[in-house]
Amino acid sequence: MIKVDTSSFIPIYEQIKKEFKKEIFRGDLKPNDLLPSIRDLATELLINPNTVARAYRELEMEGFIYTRKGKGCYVSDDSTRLMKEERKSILIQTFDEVIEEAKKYGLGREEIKRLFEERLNTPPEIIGKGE
Amino acid sequence: MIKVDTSSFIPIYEQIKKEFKKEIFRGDLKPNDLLPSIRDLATELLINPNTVARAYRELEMEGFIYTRKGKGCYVSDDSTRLMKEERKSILIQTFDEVIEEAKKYGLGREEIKRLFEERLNTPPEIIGKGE
DNA sequence: CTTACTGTACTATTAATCTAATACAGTTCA
DNA sequence: TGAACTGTATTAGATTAATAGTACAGTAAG
Repeated sequence: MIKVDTSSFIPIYEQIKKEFKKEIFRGDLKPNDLLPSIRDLATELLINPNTVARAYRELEMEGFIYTRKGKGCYVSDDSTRLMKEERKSILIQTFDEVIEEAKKYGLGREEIKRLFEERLNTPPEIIGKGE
Repeated sequence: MIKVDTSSFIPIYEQIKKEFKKEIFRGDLKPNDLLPSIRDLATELLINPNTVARAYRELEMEGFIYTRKGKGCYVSDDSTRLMKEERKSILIQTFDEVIEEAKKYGLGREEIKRLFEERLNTPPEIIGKGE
C-alpha cells in the first residue's frame, strides 16, 4: 500500500515514482504486472489524477513501465535491470548523505556508528515516539 | 562556509536555517555571535536577499537568533539549549528514515549494517564518484 | 549631517506543484 | 451498440518558492 506525505517538500509525483521503484526492486511488482489505474490510485491517495498521471508518465519515460491506452500501465521487462542499476547509487547516496549530515552535527565516526546501530536495533514500535 | 543546493526539492531558506542550526550545535556559532548580513550572504550564495531574510526571520521566530535593526542578527543566549533539544530528534529521525528507506529496498538488518559501515569507512575523496 | 552600512516591508513577476473540470481515444464485455 | 473501464490532453486556478526592485528605518563612523 503506497503512502504519500502531502506536507513533505518532496513533490507527490516524486514520492509515487520512488514507491513503485522500490516495489519493483523488491519483486513485489514483476515485469508485465499491472499497476493500479491512475484514477484508482488518485482516489486511494486522496490526490488529483493528474499527479498520478505525471508519475506514471515519468516512470514510462525512464523505462520502468509501459502503457497500453485503454488497458493500463504495466511493469516493463527490463525494469528489474534498471532498478539494479539505480538501487546501488540510490542507497549509497542516501547513506552518504546521512553520514555527511551527522558529521556536520559534530559527530565522530564512532559516535555515528553507535547511534546508527542503536536505531537499527530499535524495535519499530518505539520509532517516532518523540524521544 | 554555507552551501545551498538550488536543484534540491528542499527550499533554499530551509537549507540556510539547517546550516546555521548545525553551526550553532557544533559551537562554531556561539551566543551573541554576529551572523553574516542578509545582503552579504545573499551575494555569497548567489541568491535573493529576500530568501536569506526569510531564513533569518524564521530562525528568530524559533528563538535561535535575535535581531537588532541597523546592526545585524545575533545568536541568542538559549540557542545552545534549543539545539540540544532539536539535535537529538533531528539525527534520530534522519537515521530512522534512512533505515526505513533501506528496508523498503528489501535490505535486511545485516545488509543495512554492512552497507552503512562500508560507506562510513569510505574516504571522502571517493564519495559521489558515481559508483 | 552625510555616508554606508544594518534589518524590514512591499509590490510585481516567474516557475513549479497541485487541483479541478472536461473532453477524447482505446479496450473490454454484455 | 453501449456502458464502463483504461490512458491522454487541455485549460484554468490556487499556492508556494524565489527573484527583482524599491523604499523605509535604525546604527555607526567620518
